[in-house]
Amino acid sequence: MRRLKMAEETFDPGSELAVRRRKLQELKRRGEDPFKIDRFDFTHRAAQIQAEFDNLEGQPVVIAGRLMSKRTHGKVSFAHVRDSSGEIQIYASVNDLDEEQYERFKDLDVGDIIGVNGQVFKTRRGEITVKITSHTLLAKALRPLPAKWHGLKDMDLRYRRRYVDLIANPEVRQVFVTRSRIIQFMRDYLTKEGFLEVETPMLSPIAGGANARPFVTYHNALDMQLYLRIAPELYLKRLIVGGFEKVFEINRNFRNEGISTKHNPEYTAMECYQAFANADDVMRITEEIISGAAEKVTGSMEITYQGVELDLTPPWPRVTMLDAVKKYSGIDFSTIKTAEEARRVAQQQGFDIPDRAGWGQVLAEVFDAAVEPNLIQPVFIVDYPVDISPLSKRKPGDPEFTARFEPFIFGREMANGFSELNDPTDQRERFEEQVRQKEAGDDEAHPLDEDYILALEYGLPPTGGLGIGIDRLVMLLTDSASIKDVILFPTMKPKD
RNA sequence: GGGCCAUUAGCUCAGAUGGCAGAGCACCUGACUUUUAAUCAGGGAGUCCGGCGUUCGAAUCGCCGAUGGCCCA
Repeated sequence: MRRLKMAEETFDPGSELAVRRRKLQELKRRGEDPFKIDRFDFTHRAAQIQAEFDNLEGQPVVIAGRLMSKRTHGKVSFAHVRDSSGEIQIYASVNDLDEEQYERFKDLDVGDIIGVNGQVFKTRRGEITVKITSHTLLAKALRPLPAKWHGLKDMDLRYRRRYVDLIANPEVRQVFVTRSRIIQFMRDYLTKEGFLEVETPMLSPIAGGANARPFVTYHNALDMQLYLRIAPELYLKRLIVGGFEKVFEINRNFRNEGISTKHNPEYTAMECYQAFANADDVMRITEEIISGAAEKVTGSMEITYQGVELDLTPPWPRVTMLDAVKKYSGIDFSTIKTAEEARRVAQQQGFDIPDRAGWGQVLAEVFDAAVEPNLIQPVFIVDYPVDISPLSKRKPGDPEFTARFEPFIFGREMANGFSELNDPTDQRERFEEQVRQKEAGDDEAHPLDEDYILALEYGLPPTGGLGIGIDRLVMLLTDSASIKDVILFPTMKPKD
């Protein structure tokens, strides 16, 4: 407030901002304060007039939107008005307006929000246009829009002032329309499959369901520390215990980690759980949702991302983590029995391995470094080691591995799913191992959640679970290079 | 966390070697009765990201810092 006031005082009298403020003052002085108008009835949208010109020619219409350009030619003027449907040209002439109305039209600035009554016609050059019979200023734009032909390019400004970005760069708008359609597709798919959409806590005394550092907050009345959730997983499985057999949630997770082109501290995930199903079942759901969403929004399961052609047509190949690591690193972990040997072999090959890493962690580190970047076309990596999968069910007959999978596309992890661990005794042991990891210094280790074990003791049916990162999926399907391009208001550091 | 790059008018950008702060669009004034990034003439507009330093003199060179982008971990 104070900053704004100071800014107003220091406007140069010749600047465009000062000119627009003076125009507003003049309107107020004449008792025509546009900000006192509280509604406006329009009859048509721009795109509708374009599409239905044959029926509308010569007919009266009322439109409303933002003035995007203005060309005055003495006694006639042209301009374009944009609404959410598109743009349409308007035409003002002294033949149709009294002098005062015409002067007021010429006083409008690009960016102003206006309402227009007029008649539809086509100009000599063939552009469908509304001939103004009267117009109303509905909101004054006190700041000029970015130059029309260069748009707004400064990335910092585009993210901080997304509203300007959306006005200046129409393709940005399309990304977020597509984002909405992807989420809608997912919701429709799951609902049709009989899943119930639910909401579980964002604030929780224990941040579980994933290995990540949480945000900490505080509840005054309860006098207790709470965490923003890092995943809804443990709550959703409690609902399966409670008798819902298919549930899903599309909502925000919060992870207290760095920001990159692939990471935003708050991001959106879909998680779904299906009772009496296993990892194979949810793998099918995964490929159907991702390929189906692609077809829905791009018209094809074959897409181009950052210049690379990707074929998302299911089914996707399944490759075990052991085989993938052997193929790309040459290390055959099936012949390596101890963590010590695993660390030694991996370090000899030049991999950066933490000294306390267990056998499975070493395998995962090598996988991340040597395999992931090669997984361009969609593939399910399956059979994750148990020590990095504390919530997954062990493979029958192979207890060091779990029935867990992650699909990779363009070298990126797109989802995570598994047969859910429902043995409360094993779950307690897994949690206790995580607690040891935490005590050894791993601040991303999973906390022990006693209530979740209690829930398992009441009986969780065999269940398949899945989480899909919505932002990364939207990036893939809108060919966006950065996660910031698919989040309307990405997390930004304050300027000062 | 490390490296590189960027930050100059409302927007997009130019400003070798240190020497009056620039252009296009936008804006203001005037002309112009079907324009299409309208045109023509004239005009106004700056915390050169911030701070400190070097220098007779810094947008430019040095150091520190801020924000963003890209690459790496």
